[in-house]
Amino acid sequence: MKANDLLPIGDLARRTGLSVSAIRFYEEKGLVEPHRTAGNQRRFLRSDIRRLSFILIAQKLGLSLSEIEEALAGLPQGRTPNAADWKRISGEVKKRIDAQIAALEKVREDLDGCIGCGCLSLKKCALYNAGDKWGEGGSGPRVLR
Amino acid sequence: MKANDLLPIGDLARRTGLSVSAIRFYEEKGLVEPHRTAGNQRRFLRSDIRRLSFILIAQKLGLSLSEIEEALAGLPQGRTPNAADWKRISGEVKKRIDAQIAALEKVREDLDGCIGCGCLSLKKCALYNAGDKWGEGGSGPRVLR
DNA sequence: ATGCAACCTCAAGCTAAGTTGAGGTCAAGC
DNA sequence: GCTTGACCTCAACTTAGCTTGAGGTTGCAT
Repeated sequence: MKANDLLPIGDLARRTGLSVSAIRFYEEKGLVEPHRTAGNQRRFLRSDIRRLSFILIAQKLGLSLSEIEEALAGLPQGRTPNAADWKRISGEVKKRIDAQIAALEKVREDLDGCIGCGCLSLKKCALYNAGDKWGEGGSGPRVLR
Repeated sequence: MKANDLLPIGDLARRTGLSVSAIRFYEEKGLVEPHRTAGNQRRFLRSDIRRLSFILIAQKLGLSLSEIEEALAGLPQGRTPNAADWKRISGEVKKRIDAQIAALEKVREDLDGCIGCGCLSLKKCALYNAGDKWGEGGSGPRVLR
């Protein structure tokens, strides 16, 4: 192994498929903390490739960056998230997915009922009322997440 | 029935649970087209209560406002969406829901595999690659929808 | 005929997850 | 030792779906 295993941001971008600007953005959000050269350029550890991959995957599973940050908080910078970490974090993720699927299945059911009745009677419609339960926590009516 | 069945925006807001500002916003987006009084105040038809309820429900099912506008395009202003309309539109919606559930189920499956392996090996991980298929169509990595 | 709640417009702000651009610096090869 | 591509910062812009605020007008009840 070479002594100087530090990667400039462009290399990291190429390795992860992320854009350079996205990586800088993640740094700003505290998701990675690269070293700097004397000339102020970022130098990343090899393990950051994994760290960023992890972020990508978690994101695809529907976690927001701040949730990912939280999940990652236990991992020291410079350590690759290992199987145990992954297990811990993915357990959380699995719960969310299950909940999402359950919610969608309920909608589908209600929708079947509504197709029959075509009621759209607000306050009575099962769909509408079901919606209210998950439509919380944001500004105004929101999309299923 | 009273001759003048026109509702001011506040009444409509109360009836639908929407905020006044949201209704104005929807008008701006072309989703409702109220009449105006001589003094420039909005006056809505009773049928707009249903129209807005419809928007709310469609939104909860994951349609964007522009998609809803499209769906609503066939309905003349002033006519309540009836059972046939609802059937037509909800058919579309059902397809989306099925697709969403299928996608989530696939993720859950992959996740189960990954919990075992803990690999996180980018480019090889089923999860990562599965993600790529739906991560399209936006800027940067995106959330499951 | 007057008081005041409800209405009006327009502009700016919010969140998420970045991108884009301007203007400037660094580092590596020739 | 100079050129060139990769890097730097900072600010502004993007989309969606609204909210908030300022400053002004309307319309209904008394």
